[in-house]
Amino acid sequence: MAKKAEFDMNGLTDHLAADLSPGRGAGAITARLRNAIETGVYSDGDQLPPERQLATAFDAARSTIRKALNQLEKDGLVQRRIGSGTYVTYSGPISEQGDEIIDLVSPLQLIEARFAIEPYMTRQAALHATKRDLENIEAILVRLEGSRNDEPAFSRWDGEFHQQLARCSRNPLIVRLYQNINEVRSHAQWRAMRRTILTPEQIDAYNIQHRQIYEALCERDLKTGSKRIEEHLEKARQDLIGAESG
Amino acid sequence: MAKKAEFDMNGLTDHLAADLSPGRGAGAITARLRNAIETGVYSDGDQLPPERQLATAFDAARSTIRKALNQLEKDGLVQRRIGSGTYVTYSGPISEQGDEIIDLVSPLQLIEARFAIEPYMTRQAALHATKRDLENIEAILVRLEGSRNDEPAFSRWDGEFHQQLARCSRNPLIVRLYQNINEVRSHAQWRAMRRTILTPEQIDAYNIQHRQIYEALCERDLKTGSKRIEEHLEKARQDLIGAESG
DNA sequence: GATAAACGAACCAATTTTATACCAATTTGA
DNA sequence: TCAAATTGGTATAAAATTGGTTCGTTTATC
Repeated sequence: MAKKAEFDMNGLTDHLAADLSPGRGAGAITARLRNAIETGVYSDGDQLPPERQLATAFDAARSTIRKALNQLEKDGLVQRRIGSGTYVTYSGPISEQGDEIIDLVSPLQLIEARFAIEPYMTRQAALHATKRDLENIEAILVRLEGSRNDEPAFSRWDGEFHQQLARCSRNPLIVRLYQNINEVRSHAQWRAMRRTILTPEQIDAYNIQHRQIYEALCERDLKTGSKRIEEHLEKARQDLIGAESG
Repeated sequence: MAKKAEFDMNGLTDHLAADLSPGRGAGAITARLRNAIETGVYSDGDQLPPERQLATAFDAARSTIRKALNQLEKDGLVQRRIGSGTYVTYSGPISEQGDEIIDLVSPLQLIEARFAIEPYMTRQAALHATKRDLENIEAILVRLEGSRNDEPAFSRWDGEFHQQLARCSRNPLIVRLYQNINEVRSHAQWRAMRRTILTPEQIDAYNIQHRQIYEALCERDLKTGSKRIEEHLEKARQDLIGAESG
């Protein structure tokens, strides 16, 4: 294919074969590939060039490349899928230093903070939301309801829903405050917990509440809106407590 | 086929296909589009080129482009509307957006934001404040009451009083949120206004409310505490409106 | 010369990409 | 106001790509 030649000319794989004569066996190729991965030439999730292309780049037979890749796969640095490709599964030994605040907040404290701000925020949203704002929320609701069996997607769009609620308040300071909430919220710390809590049934239940909140907004019903967001948060709190004790 | 992108010098999408991206398939296209969005080639609200045009620009089938766009949509960087187009919904990393928040917030919006958070915050404070916390507040109250004729000092200690309330909640996230409030609050923008509002008599009135809030905390009276902070904020709001109209 | 490694080609299985065609919603312009 | 053009959404089958496997040959090393 013409494209392949193009990539080779531009050095897609040149850097791998560039360093001179560190040996010519499968073991040497393993070492060079490992080095490329560990030094970040290929990062986590990246797709390696196809075996046939690596063979050309290393000037080796494909079977030799495969031996090298077998070793890398055995070592857990790489994962292969028939028909798709070979992918890096290696996140460097980089110690991730927490964003201070995130490591200090417990899930319950997060809920409490949301209790502090979201009810009033929702009142303001019901007061100030434009037609366009409501359309955006409607679009997010559709996404949410389509994420019944996709917990990560639900979490993402759930965050977006509440953030949009904040925007509806038309108060930049409130938006800013909720960004802080979402920053903590979206952090990976509680991913495992969410997975146990957010069953498809629970997602359904949350989505019913989401839509009820939306409807209160459409009707400019401040009181109902804030009441329903409190119920929403209360359910979240109860689910959290249940998950911790169960 | 592969030459199409190279010769498409006139297209709007040329810059996208121009950079040599060592990638094949939908994943690579996703990465390149994401990069284009995150580096501001396409800004928030911009419309992306139509899928068919992207296909020719990237020298890929439309379905491949769609896979890439699906991923971007899933990641919330982009939003699509049938018959209309694909639009960027991404306003830079949260950390970068808005030290100019201060300039976007009106005094009334500041009060509203405080209404959102302070009543619940005060409830939490009444629940969690330690003896040491209360002693700190008492000390601040003394300073406040000694600032009857010193408006700048009063403003400073007033901010400290409410910040200490936040700390009493023993919730680092709430403390963080209130730091954002105080950031805006302490800004020089409204200095002149404060000078007109904060007469010695007004300062006395505010200090009476401060001490009442403190007493409610000492008695662990959540309801009264939150009621009094609402009265406190309501007075601030009325004084503000009075100053603006008068 | 014997042995093990590397080579090279052919083929299989799973996946992805491509190429079309048509539908649905929106936008555009007469 | 209405029809054409534009744009995203969906479906399908053929082609290309990619990892997995087998087998006979070549090369290097002892």
